Amino acid sequence: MNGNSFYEKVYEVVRLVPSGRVTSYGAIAKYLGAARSSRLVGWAMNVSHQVQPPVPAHRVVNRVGLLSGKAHFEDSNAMEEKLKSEGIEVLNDQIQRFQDVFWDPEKELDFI
DNA sequence: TGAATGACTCGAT
DNA sequence: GATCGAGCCATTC
Repeated sequence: MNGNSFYEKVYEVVRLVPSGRVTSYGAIAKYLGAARSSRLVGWAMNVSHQVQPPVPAHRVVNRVGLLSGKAHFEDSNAMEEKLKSEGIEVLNDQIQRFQDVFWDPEKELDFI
């Protein structure tokens, strides 16, 4: 596993997500040129716990704004609490106003 | 070496 | 409009 792998890029993009915003696995994958490898982003997040600096994985959700990865956090409520503390409305593991807080790397970073 | 798994996504019914 | 199934690709056993 080299440091400049696909994973490192994923972490870098996730760290770019501003507070109060969230992005999706697919958006990250697409930004990295692997639109059909959204599952790999999930795997990257799985390993992100032992990566430094820490990756704000709580800002990454699936395409519908559901906290699909909350079970992988130390506490199941940690993800929701962190999002709420950043001003994101979360109800039933579902992000409210998802389109409003959604952060698209390609769009925000003015890529392409 | 082959088969199974996964924090996803898209298209079809 | 909601639900079901198949596809994708790296990692693990």
